[in-house]
Amino acid sequence: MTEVPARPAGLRERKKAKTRAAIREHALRLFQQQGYAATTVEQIADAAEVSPATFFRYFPTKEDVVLQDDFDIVTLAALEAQPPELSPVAAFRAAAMEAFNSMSEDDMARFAETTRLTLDVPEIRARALEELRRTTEVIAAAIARRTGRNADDFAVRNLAGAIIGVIMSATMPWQAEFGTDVAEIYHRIDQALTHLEAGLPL
Amino acid sequence: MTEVPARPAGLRERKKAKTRAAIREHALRLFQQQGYAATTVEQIADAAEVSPATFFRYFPTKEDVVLQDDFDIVTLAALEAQPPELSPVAAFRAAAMEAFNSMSEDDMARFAETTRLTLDVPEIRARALEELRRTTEVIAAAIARRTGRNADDFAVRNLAGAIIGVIMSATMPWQAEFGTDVAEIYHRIDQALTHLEAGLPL
DNA sequence: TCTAAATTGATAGTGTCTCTCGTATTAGAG
DNA sequence: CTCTAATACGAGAGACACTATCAATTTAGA
Repeated sequence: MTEVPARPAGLRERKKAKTRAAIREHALRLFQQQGYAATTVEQIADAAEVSPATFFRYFPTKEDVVLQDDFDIVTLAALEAQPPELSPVAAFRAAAMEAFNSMSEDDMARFAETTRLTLDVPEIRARALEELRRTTEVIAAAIARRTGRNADDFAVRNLAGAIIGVIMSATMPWQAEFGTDVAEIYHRIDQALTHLEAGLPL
Repeated sequence: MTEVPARPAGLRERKKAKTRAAIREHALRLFQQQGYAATTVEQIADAAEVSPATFFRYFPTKEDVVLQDDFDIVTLAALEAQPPELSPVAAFRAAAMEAFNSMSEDDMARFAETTRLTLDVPEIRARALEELRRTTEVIAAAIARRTGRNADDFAVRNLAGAIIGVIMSATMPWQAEFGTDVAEIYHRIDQALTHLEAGLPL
């Protein structure tokens, strides 16, 4: 799912993609070996054989190396394809399942690692809110499209907020549960959406 | 509501509280005058007449000067006092109203300023997720207490997540709405909770 | 092949935040 | 009131993320 569109046209584009992949790969490896904070940008740049300045040309911050979430893009694409008779939450739940099932082994591994870092490292966990906000907007837009409403509609936005909220509560580490298993994370998200669909009964 | 318990015992404690207040006051003033990023810790320290090192003794990061939210503490206290026959969401809504009404002029002003900064400055907005997570846990605990359930209960946590989610969607800046008015923010939160209470109908 | 644009590295910063150590201030006991 | 043990403070050095500039190299397209 992270793959580039087969033939990225020019040689220049392919080189850029390769550089980007190399930086991310070495960064994730170093994070895993030494920890996030203990790894400097200079080390990553050295390992990827670029200059530190180049690192920042590809990733605006050190955190952004981790915060590449193609998953929501795939989910949103699947959401568009869901039958219109499904309720928004049900459609979203089905789309999330499809997205999970479409992941390759490599995707799973990378997803597991980035998820672990997102939950573990405070700096990255903080940045995740930005992603959540962005994702909320996209979900709201998708719901609006499905229901023929305006994306600015208060009810639509509120529903999108609730969806993100329950996913967040299901994903964030509560106690010391180190559930980094991708399948388990998906299961928790599924449960949360099912519960929301039922009206959040206690 | 930010006031210290009348008599903070020793002279040393009072001095510390005064230093802390001075730092925060000058910091917020400078942020308002020059903007957040344009204000350095050194300037704040100079204005508060302490050394930069001392600044970091009181606030672990520059962002933490803004992220002092006594509001949720007051809300939670009010939540405990709500009659048990109210549903969790209704009780929370009533508690939020009480908390807003109990704020003094100074509290309102400071709350407005910190809210503005929280919404405007990316760095602070990012850090807010940590606060949200913490708040979610506290809300879950309160709901659990009200309903005689366990705080680890999945349904309880999920409901707390939904509450935080709709508040987030109602509070976060969507378009270019600069609604920093405290009363308006409260109104949006109230609307969101009402909508959640009704089952999020479209 | 030639030219313009894009990518890169090198360098020199700025600012947040940490650590250490010597000094000064306070709390509590005698 | 005095002495002593904590505790807060300032000063300085330094690590590291990140920015800006400029020259050199590489590529795209004619």
